[in-house]
Amino acid sequence: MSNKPANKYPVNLLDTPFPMRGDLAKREPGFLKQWEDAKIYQQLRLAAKEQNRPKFILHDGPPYANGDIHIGHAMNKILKDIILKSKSLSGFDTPYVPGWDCHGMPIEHQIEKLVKSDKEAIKANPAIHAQIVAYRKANGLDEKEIHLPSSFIRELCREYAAIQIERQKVDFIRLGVLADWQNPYLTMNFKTEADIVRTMGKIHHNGYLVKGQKPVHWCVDCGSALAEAEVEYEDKVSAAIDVAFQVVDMAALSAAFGGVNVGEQTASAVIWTTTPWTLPANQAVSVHPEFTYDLIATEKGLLILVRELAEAALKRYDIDANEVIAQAKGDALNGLLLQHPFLARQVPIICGEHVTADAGTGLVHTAPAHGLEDYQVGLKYKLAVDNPVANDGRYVSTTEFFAGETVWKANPKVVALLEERGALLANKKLEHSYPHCWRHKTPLIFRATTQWFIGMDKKVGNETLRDKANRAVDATEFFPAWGRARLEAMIKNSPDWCVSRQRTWGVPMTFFIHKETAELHPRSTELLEEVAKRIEQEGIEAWFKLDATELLGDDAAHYEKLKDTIDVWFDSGSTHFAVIEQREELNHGDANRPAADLYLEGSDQHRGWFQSSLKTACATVGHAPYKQLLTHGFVVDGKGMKMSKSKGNVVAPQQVINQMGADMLRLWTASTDYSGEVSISDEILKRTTDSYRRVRNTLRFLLANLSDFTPQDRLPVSELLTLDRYALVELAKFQHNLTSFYDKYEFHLGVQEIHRYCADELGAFYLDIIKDRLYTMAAGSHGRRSAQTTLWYITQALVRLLSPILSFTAHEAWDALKNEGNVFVGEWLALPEIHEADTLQAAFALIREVRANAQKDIELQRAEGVLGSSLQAEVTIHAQGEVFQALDALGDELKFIMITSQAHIQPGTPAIEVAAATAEKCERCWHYHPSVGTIAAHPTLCTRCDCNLHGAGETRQHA
RNA sequence: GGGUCAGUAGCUCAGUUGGUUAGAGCACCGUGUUGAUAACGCGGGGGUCAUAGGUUCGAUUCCUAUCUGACCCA
Repeated sequence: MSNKPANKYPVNLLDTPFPMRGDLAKREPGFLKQWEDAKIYQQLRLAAKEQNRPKFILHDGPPYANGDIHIGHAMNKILKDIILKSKSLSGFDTPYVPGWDCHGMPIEHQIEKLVKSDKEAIKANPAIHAQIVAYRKANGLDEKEIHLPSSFIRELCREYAAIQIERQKVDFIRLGVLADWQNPYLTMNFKTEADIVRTMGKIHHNGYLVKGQKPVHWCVDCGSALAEAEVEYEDKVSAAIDVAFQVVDMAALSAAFGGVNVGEQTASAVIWTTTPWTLPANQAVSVHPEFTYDLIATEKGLLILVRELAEAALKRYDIDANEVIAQAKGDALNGLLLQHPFLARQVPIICGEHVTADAGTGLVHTAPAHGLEDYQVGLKYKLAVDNPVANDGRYVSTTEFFAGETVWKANPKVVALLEERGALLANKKLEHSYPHCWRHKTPLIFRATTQWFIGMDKKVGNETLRDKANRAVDATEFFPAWGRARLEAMIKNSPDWCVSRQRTWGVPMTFFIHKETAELHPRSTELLEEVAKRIEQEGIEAWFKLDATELLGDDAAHYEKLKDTIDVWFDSGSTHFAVIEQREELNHGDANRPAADLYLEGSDQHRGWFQSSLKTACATVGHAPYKQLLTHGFVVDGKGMKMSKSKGNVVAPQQVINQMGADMLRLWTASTDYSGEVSISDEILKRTTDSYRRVRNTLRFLLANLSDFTPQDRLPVSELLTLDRYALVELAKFQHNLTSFYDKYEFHLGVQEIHRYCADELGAFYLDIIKDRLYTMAAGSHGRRSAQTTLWYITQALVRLLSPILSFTAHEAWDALKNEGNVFVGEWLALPEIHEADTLQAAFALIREVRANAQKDIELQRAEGVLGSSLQAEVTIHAQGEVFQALDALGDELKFIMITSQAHIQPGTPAIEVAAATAEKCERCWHYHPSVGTIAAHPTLCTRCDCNLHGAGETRQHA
């Protein structure tokens, strides 16, 4: 280990090819190559099969095939890998098939950008852009033509996704994740596409698929309904207007307000809205049944306002003189008819719990076509879902005043019209949080359209899907426990799932609908399977190019193919069927249990994949697709702030790997409590490196001192020294602790345990003590072999225990140990049983306490300048009772445990005396011993060393 | 605005049903060793347990509010 000249009296100093510094960034790729060449993943599967291991299925949540992986992806995959490697070492068969989510708008949007010649997009994807150029040329199209056939667009999307997947895959593999990288699952695989379609078919067959008119977030630029996940909230300035709806029947008004005399003047209910353009679709005015409403006499007639907000509202209308002439509860106003401010329509006052008194007037403009709550309250009152706005965001031709106008341009015109009609009481600007399209960043509208839903509250048999989902949540185990509450709350409030989209790059809704009635074909289930078979062969294109007559025959005259595609969340949500059920190695083979043992994703997936998977599974097989759900937080910077390009606090996994190696990223992942947000920063990574070095150097010491030792040299446990047997007890405890942390997925506690073991147990205690035997006793002596036997068990166990986290380092150490095979194949080390383990532990607990006290006393002497190294000290320990017995049992070997030259034990009141040694120091073993100088031939040696070098060697029993 | 969660030494984490001076590792300081040496041993300093109230004989631990941050939703 050092380059110093050899000592006159040699000690057993050994070397190891395991260097102090890992140089991981450079060397890890070589290790990866070895794993690949040795086909470790395949080897594991084969071995598991031979051993008939039980399966543990961790189903991969597919990342979206767009963009390079970021630190969150890396952490997610590393956590999965740690779990699977530890489960495998615990005796499970752990196949892991990584996946990618391939359909959907972000990819379609990328292609769209290329079609529209976006310069940055072209720079990033020149090959695909070249195809677009070539296509236009080959088909005689203008070089700026943006209307290209859907089939061609889908082809490009597919190609784009494939490129992205390869990029991400390289980065994932580099992390050291063991997986079936050659056969991942892609939601765009033909077979998978077919099975997604089949999942939809099953849900229809089970009666959960329903057609509805419903307001949905609609992006005018996309020309499509947007899923919740595609909506972003941003601040927007809107016109906030107060509009008077004149009361039609004054007698009814009087009655509602307890018969008050309402006189000759007009009366109006006043609403407040930030979306003037929705007024043409107004069908009602909602009040809260429990609120108190004032009837107020003003210069602008009688006004109805909620009591709490009346004053603020009147101020807004510049009305000073006013008098409250009557009050009534909201439910008294129910049914009162109002005149629409500019259309020939009378609308009722209705009651709804959604009305608040936070802002506005306490009376809510209700347009079922343009708002979810409006729609829901409208269902109750059977209001018309009359939607005047077309796909492109313009009013349809039959709309009075605004036909052909876009809703945004109509806004000021509505206000002007209201003013003209004397219905406008106030017009202010309001900045508020408003939904925007995630792609276009433009404001969305709410708009009723024909969509397909998975109904949450439709009774099928005795139960709704919501009931089933609730039961499934109950049956699931959550890590951490609060995941249950979160998922529960979401299921409870989850509206019907809108699964239809009007997009190009997506799995089609493969149904035939009647041209007149829009009903699904009565043979849908059967027809769908026919379609699925074709998709299996040719992909989703098989549906788009299908001629309905091929399957329907004469019926084709009455039916047409549904043009919608399926919400991309449904794709990944179906993988418990489309992937787990389909792949033999992932299949537990028991339809009555969840398909997977574990799903593990970021906490955002409670709303996403956890939920979509739960719903599709409940709607198809009636239970959850997972037994356990594990969630991790998001990665934030050192200050706990989320990462963003603009803040410049993004840590890229590729950069960490290239600088410090993947094992550092793995150790960082394992070190943090991932149940909350997870921090990363330069300092944190620096600290991670520090703790890595401690572990690495411990391994280096162990390996070096085993380099002249083979398993054949091992002594039977019964012949080991007392201290060594105790060390094996501590090893067993360590292994037990660590494996239980693995089982509970509490890796950060595991890392602490690893550190404690390496630093406290080994570095500061066991290894420090046995250095004397390792270095100074004869190489093949009993005392030294006893220590090495122990080191062998420690190292063999430690390497396996480290491997789920520090995979590369463990692999390297495995090689240095000259072990056969690979560290990941096999199980935790079977440790020899130690008799009297409890007795040993109890005794050494006492011994170590005394030792710690002695060290403090020695330190005091050292500070005084009385002595330097602890071998320069001689201690006398006074003790009684069991402490005395424990120390006394070690006899003369107590000094080795104390690492002092002398250690005497005397009965009496507990005390420790420390003195500087008066004897000479042995040149070889550094102990201070009276015998030094007594051997004529070797005047600088003690008798112990002389005996170890030239005689029969000393005998050790305890330490 | 609503739901879920977090806030203990510079950093990563412990802290058992509320109970004597709140622990560990790393970092830092001092020191020893020079046979784990860009390593290892020994010792030490460092926290009003986010803030403010409350319950209690007693709260880091229970309750409420506030602040900060994360995810989701509106």
